[in-house]
Amino acid sequence: MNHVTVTLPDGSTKQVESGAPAKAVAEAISPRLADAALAAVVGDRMVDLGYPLTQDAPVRIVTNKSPEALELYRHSTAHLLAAAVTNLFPRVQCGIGPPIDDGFFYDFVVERPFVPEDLQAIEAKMKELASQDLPYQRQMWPRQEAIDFFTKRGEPLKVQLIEEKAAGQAEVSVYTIKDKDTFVDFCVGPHVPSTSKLKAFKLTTTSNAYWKGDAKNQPMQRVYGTAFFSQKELDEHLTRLEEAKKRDHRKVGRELGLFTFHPWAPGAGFWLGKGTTLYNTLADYMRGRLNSAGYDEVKTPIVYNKALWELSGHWSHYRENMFLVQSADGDEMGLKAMNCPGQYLLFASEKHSYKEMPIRYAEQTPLHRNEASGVLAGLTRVRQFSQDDGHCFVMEDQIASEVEALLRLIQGIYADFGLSYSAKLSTRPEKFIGEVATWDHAEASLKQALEKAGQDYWINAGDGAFYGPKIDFDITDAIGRKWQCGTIQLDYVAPERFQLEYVGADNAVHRPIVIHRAIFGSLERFIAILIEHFAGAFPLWLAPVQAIVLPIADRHQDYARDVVATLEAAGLKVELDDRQEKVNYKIREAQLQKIPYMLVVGDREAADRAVAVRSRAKGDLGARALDQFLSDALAEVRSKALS
RNA sequence: GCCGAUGUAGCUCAGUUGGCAGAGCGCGUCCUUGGUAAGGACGAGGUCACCGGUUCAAUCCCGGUCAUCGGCUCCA
Repeated sequence: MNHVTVTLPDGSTKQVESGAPAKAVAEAISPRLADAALAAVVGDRMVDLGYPLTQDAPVRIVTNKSPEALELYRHSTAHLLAAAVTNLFPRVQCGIGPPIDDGFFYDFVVERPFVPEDLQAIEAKMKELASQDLPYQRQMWPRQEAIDFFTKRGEPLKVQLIEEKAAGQAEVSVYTIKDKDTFVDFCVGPHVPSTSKLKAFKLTTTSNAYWKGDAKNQPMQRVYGTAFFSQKELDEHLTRLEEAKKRDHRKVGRELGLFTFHPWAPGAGFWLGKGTTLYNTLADYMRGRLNSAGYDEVKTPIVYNKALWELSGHWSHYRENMFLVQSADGDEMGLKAMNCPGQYLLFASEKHSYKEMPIRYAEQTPLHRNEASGVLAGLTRVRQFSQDDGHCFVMEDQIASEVEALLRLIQGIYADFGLSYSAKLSTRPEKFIGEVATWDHAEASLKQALEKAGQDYWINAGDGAFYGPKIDFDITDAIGRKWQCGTIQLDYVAPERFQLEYVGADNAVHRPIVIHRAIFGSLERFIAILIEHFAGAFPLWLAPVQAIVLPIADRHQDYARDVVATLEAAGLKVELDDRQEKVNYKIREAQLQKIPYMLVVGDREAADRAVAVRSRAKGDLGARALDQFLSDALAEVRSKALS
């Protein structure tokens, strides 16, 4: 009998019969492992437990503790979904069904769209199939046989997939789940050994999608679901979704009176007083930060002749996303979707010396992008917004130090909001402009800057812009969602197009390099993120109303106004609730408005020039002298304390 | 833009199998002057998103438009 030797992750070896399934390795280790096994990794390839071992190799058993297990598990759940749908709707055609970040989906061609009751029925059928302990059987079929099979079954999409994905292969891999019907899917796998391994899943939503994600192709019904190893984890996930719903900035923004929308200005926010205060707080904070970092705030026009957009390249590549208007003379004009071209014109309006470099422009003027109506979403995807935009014009040997300074600035700014984040470096793509040597130097400069700034990062190879490499920042909010906000992009192309120049020490003319950079990204979107991150309970330094004064009875109104005036004079944002309501009532409202401090004033406080402080987070803190409260609050604002 | 769902008072939502439009909160007036999460009474507030069709009659049925929401990137 032939044997093969497998090497386990701890370095030990086991002998199994040649051709024995991968599962035999798990069995040889322990019955418990054999029971927990979902798949195996042989060499560097993940395979089914039934995969025959025919040569010596490193082998690792995949259980639900393994990093790749959840994807595998969800992929198998997607197959279970397809099996259930095929069972309930025999005339359905199946598309593809991959795992995704939060679960999985499967696309189908159906006679009518799915309704919520269908989802319930499908989920019930999935549970039934799961309880039947049906094996996922992998078979290799001759390619033509598979094509014939799917043709006969009325699944032209599967046939198309086989023809594309398995071009030139003699055999293709199919998986079957044998129920009363047999569900057969063309799939490379691997899969869990049996439907009984799938313990906790839920179908979440249904939507339209297109075959291969292209609107020109056949429309399909997509069913989304999610799956976890245990009911507990699934429940936690569903709770997180609930939490996200509660924090939705559109809901909170309305409740807190920050902004609203109107059908006549789709994709553009109307900012109420408090929202404008919040907006200005952020805008001014960024102004201060950038000013200290050596930026000049500038303002460039919003409407430009199309000549500019032709020069910048937007006319040919971006026109459908621009709002176009006509001047009184009939000239075609376009509203800017980005600040860059205007700033280049500004830069080129003066002669520059190397002694001025780097030159840094910051700008917050409004931008307009004519986004398709279907993609608009609250403040996160709008047609009118402002960026904390900026461009640094640098000399080649200034890239590393400029980027390093920028990285430190970004670190400090995100820290002020208590946001954690990750950085990714995107390098030269396949389609690029310029010299490889220039790219190599640019990428090396970025890496050097990242390392000197002590910034952890990961490399996203080949994902840079065609005009230069970039660093992007994904922030993680309080409930674990990631949002891309900041960016640092090197640009070698724009200075060329706009013939930007500076005079060097050698008295010759040189081209600067442009660094596009933003930290919040869009102010509107960043505010939406902050609302959801803090669930509307902003730290004192950001809160649009920092304190509210609550007089107990009418005779305390004069003193209450005095308190408001004193605090406002010192720069705090204070409101007065002088309605004829009881304190309990006023407190409830202020609490729901998430106002950080409620200052109750009655006879005792008026007599002592004091305020009874109630903290939004900590409740009644007792009375303290007005001056004391004021200096404490100012210190809290200055320190940008987060709670 | 495409697919689906939704659109009733400022907000959250009932409702009408086609026959005068409802609640709670909020808002206004009055009473109450109250000490850490909702005091009471009365009242105002609606072109049932918009345009058209069917009908004796449309908020309801049909068609169109607009907006909002969920998707439209994840590759066997």
